[in-house]
Amino acid sequence: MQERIVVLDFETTGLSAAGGDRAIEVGAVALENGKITDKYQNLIQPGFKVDSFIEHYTGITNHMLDQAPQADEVFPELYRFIDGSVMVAHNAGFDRKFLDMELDQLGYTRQQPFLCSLRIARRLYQNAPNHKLGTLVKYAKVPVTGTFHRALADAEMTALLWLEMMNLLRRRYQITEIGLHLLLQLEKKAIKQTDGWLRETQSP
DNA sequence: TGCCAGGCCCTCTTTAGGGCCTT
Repeated sequence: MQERIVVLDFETTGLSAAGGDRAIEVGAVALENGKITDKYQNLIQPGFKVDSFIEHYTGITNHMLDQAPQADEVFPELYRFIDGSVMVAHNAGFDRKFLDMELDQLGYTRQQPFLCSLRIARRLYQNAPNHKLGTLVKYAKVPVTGTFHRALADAEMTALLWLEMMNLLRRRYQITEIGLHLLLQLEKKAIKQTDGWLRETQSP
């Protein structure tokens, strides 16, 4: 893809943006011409204490969050970082909701499309044991760049997995032009029909 | 009172149910 892509990952206080959960850390990685060209990371003070499960799951403690900047400092920066980029996240529906909710509270609106590395991975790695990020990193032999369940490390590994999947489309299916339209079609394709469809789609 | 996420995807399906993924 020619476009700038930003791979995004949030750590949050829980699973439900609509139910009052908030982002506590953001990691974002910019991809241009198949390479990582920029990174953004910040902790975010949620305005309440996170429970012990989240402290253990992420390694982000209440003490760390007490000293973190608030959403109205972080999200305008993030908005500028993602401006004009196609978004990617692993299980994109999750991160998209938190991003849109936090931006909306500050009067910003996201315009750009959001692609899901989980949906693409389910179609390209049909024999993987499962499609969790950690499993796919191992399965696709992507380098581990940090601690899982920290936002920047997860965003970086998702970005490297994304590049590996784009390489797979080129290698396995000889698709040279991987544009937004193709990826949106791929996401919507039934999993079992994907392989045949991609073989028919390969560039002449 | 009792519940507590939600959307995708498969299948023993579509008048439904349950597993997967994200924190």
